[in-house]
Order: sequence, then structure tokens, then C-alpha cells
Amino acid sequence: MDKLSIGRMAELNHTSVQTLRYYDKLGLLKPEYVEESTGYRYYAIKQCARLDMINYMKYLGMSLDNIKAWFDTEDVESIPEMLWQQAVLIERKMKELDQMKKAVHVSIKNYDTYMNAPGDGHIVLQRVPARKIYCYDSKVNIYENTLETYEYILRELRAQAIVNHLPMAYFCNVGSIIRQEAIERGQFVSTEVFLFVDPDFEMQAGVEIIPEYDYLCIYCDSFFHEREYAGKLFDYVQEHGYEVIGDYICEVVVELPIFHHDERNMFMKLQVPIKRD
Amino acid sequence: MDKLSIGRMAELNHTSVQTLRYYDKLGLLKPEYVEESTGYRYYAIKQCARLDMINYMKYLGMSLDNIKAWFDTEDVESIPEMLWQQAVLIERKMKELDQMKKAVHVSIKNYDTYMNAPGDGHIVLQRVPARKIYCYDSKVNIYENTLETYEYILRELRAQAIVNHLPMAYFCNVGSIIRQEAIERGQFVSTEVFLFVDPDFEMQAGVEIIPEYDYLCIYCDSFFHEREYAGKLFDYVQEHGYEVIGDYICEVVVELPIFHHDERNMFMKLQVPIKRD
DNA sequence: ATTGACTCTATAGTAACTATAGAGTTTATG
DNA sequence: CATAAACTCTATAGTTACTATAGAGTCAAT
Repeated sequence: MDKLSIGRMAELNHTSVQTLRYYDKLGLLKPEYVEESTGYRYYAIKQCARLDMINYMKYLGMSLDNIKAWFDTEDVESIPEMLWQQAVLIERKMKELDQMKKAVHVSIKNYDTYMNAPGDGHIVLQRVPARKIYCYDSKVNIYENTLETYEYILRELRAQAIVNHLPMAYFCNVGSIIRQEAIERGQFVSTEVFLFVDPDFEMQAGVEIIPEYDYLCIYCDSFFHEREYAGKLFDYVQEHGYEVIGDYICEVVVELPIFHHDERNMFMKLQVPIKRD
Repeated sequence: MDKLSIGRMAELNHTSVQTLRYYDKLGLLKPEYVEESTGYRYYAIKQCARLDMINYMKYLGMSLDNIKAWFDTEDVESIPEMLWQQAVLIERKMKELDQMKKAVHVSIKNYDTYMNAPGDGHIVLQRVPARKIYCYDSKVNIYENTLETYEYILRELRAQAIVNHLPMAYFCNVGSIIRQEAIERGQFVSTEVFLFVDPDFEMQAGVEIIPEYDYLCIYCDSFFHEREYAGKLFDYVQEHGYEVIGDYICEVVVELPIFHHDERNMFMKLQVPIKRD
């Protein structure tokens, strides 16, 4: 009966006057009556129902365009299908968020490792649980090349990861590997880089599991010192008569590329698995 | 050493030329070298590290502005705090999505009920599990008033719900209630409307549980027929000598406000709990 | 009649890009 | 070396769902 001014309508529905004008413009919700001489909009209370519907569909993640299109077809039959589509969309978003959550927690853990790492050059013995990795073989010896080559190799790893639909979340946690055989031959040769993936990530080409081992670890704060520090680590192994029982791993714990003039500035954990006596 | 053209840089990093130009404009990632005469941008491969960082932080949900601000401060100490903030944000978004998911599934269930409802006016006996509701007492008898008053009352219910921070998800599922005492006095009087909430929604003022009962139900497809159909339902109760053991509920199963000229068009399930013999 | 609250249209801004036009540059090929 | 194809440049407009603002007009109450 009584007409609602745009301000009153907005107030009743916890929205803004501009929003109502915008919906009017889109044709989503036209006021019941517009005074010709002044252009003033007047709504009927029953139009709240339509606004409710708009808000609800918006809440389900639909765009105003889609809502309008659906209103225009007036097709009740298509409602369940539309709802199922939304359900699928929501499910997908939830999975993404879950990945993001994991990524954040990995980063938090890494920064913690970084902050509490033993002094530079200190060697420590640690039990490290099994990890799953996604490997990429560049066929080029990383240690014989420059930081620039390393960047190119990382790009290739990522390209591979993208092709194989690995989530973004994993991209923050890379490393390189020297196979046990190479170590035994006394060669500091690695052609492989990897990403850490979730324990529940599906097994496929390139994915492998590093078993739980005791590791001798040393921390290193520059790409350019890796070789030297790894040398220290292997010297230590020899001196103490340890037996290497798996692959050597260089894990990038933290990257700080924003400092030092855009240069990749890393904090790495070098680790070699040994048989404990 | 070798400079990358903007196209090559984009290709290597799976992004677009425009994006790089945009980042340049924002000052997020300036090319290492710009040829003065032509304005051509040239990047160094090591600048990929910064781009990686940008993408990672973007992935964590940060805005480019925030990323830039953080880069500008060069503050390593603040990283964990920033990460925790992101974690909280993600957690909140996940909860929201979870609510959305529930809302969608409630809607799906409701449309299913609507599609498979017994014929108009048919009375059926159903066991209905316990439900939790959030009630609002309008102090006005809904059944003595017009659809317009009902709309106003719904607005009040929503205002209440918003004040009490009920999630949007619940707004799609409303109803009204006639208390057992009123029924026993033979009065068709209800001043209360409600929203269905989750079983795990916290108890607070206005929240109550409707216990599991056997209900006699009748479906009704217009606001204007509720009284008549409820009458039928109560007649049936009397005829068969049933005993009413709780509150009468009018549950709005589906709303189709988009049809019939913006008018609220409802499909309702009227239900009265009885003692089964 | 006047005041204050309200409403109108039109325009610009938000975030993180994408798309396009029109002009100039680099690279590859003949 | 000329030419064509591919690339890059700046500048502008568009995307979504609004918010904010300016300047002018309108309504309701005193």
C-alpha cells in the first residue's frame, strides 16, 4: 500500500541507496513506481522478496548478471542444476583455500626454522620424517653453473609443475638433490630440482618419497656458499666414519629476494642421511 | 647477463606482458634496464625471484599494494606476523565457505521437497528430526495482518539476526510458529517468526530446539491459503482424535519471488506434532 | 517561506588486470 | 639491404559491484 522511498527501502534491507539505484540501472530490481516529474523512485514492501532473492543468490557466489539472466528466464526447473553448480564451485574454492592454508603453515614453519637455526656452519644431527617430492631433471649440473642457470632450471620445474596441475601452494618450497651414487663416486653433481608436496599428493611420474632418516645438517645463507658448506658436511661424515645411506638434499628454507637488489637471497638447509651407530 | 624482453619474461613466468607493465607502473617490479630512446623494458633472469615472491604473496591473498608496502619496508621480522594474519584470514574465509555450502545444500533439499511434495491439500504423517531455530517475537499476530505486515516482520527478524551476527546462510529458511497453548485455546495466533539454524549453532537468547516428533503435514502454495489449509489440518487432527503435543509450524520451503510480478510466492509446509497411537 | 533532510543524475574511483588502437622497433628471411 | 612478421610502446576503455562526490532539485515539517 504505502510506497517506500529509496532511503527507507535501503534501510529496511540493510543496503545502500546507491546499491538500489545500481540494481535499478541493471534492471535487476525496478522500483514499482517512479514519479515522472521528479524521477523519484518508490518501492513496494513486497519487492523486498526479490531483493532477498538477489542477496541470497549473491551470497551463493552468483554474479548480478547471472542473477538477472536467471530472473529473466523465469525457469523454476533450472534451479536445482544452478544450485549444484554453485555447490561444485564452492567445493573447488574450499580445496583451493585448503591448499593456501597448508602453504601458509609451511611458510610459518620455515621461517621458524630460519629464526631458530643453529649458527652458520654448525653441524647438527636430526631425525627427519619421510617427505614426498616432485622432481624435475634438468639434465644440467646445477653446481657447475651460475645462479642464472639455476633460475632457468627453476622456471622449467615450474613449467612442468603447471603442466601437471600442481597447486601454486607447493611453489614456495624447493630444493635440489645429489643422488647417493654420485656421492659414492665422489662427484658433486646434481641435475635435479624438486618441490615438496603433500604426503597425500597422488603418486605419478616425477613424484617420489624420501624415507625417514637421520640427517647430518648444516645451514647456509647463500647460494654461493652451498658447495663449500656441503664440503664441510661431507668432511665431517668422513672424519666420523659415518655411512651415507641416501641422497643429499639441499632444501631452500627461506627466500628473501626483496633485499640485496633483487638478487635471490636464500637460506638453505643442506642435509645428508647417515646410518647412526 | 642476457636481458629478457618483456615477452620472454612473461613467457618464462607464465604471466602476461600487460601484467608486467602493470607491475612496473605500480613500482612492484621495475625492469633492470629500460632503453631510453625506445622505452623498451629489459629484465634480468634474477628478477624472476621477486616475481615469484609477488606471486606467492598474491596467492596467500595479499593485495599488490600490501606486497609493495612490505617490499618497501624490507622488514624480515614482520614476516611471521604477516603469515599468521593470512592464516586467520584464510580460516575465516573457510568458515564462510562452509556456511555457503550448507546453505546451498539446504536449498537443494528444499527444492527437492518442493518437487516431490504430495498433491496440494494432501495430508501426510511424517517423523521429523529435531531442529534448531532462532526466533523473533514481533508482538503482532501475523495471521490477522496482510502480506505487507509479514514482510515488515521478516525485515525485523533479519535486522535482529544481523545484530546477533547470524550468518547470511540462514536467511533463506524461515517459518512461523503457533504455540501449543494458543492451539489448545483454539486461537490461530502467532507473533513469532524464525530462521532454521545449524544443529551446532550456539545456544543464546532466541535460540530453541524443536524436538523430534511425528508431524501431520500439509503443503500449501500460497501465503493466502495458509489459514484455510491449517484449518484442514486441525480438522483432521480432531476427526482422528489425535493429541497435539507441541507447537504448530509453518515452514517456508521455497520462495519464488521472481514470478507473478514481484510478489512473494511461497511454497509452505504446515506441520502439527501429534502423539501417535 | 524557510530549513533540513532527502533524492536526482552524472561522473570518478576501487583492484588487478585484459583488450584494443595506433605508432614505433626488432628480428628473421629473401 | 629491404621487407615482413613479430614484437613493444603509450594511452585508453572495459571488467565487477559497488562507494563517494558534486551540483541541482524535491519533500516534510516548522
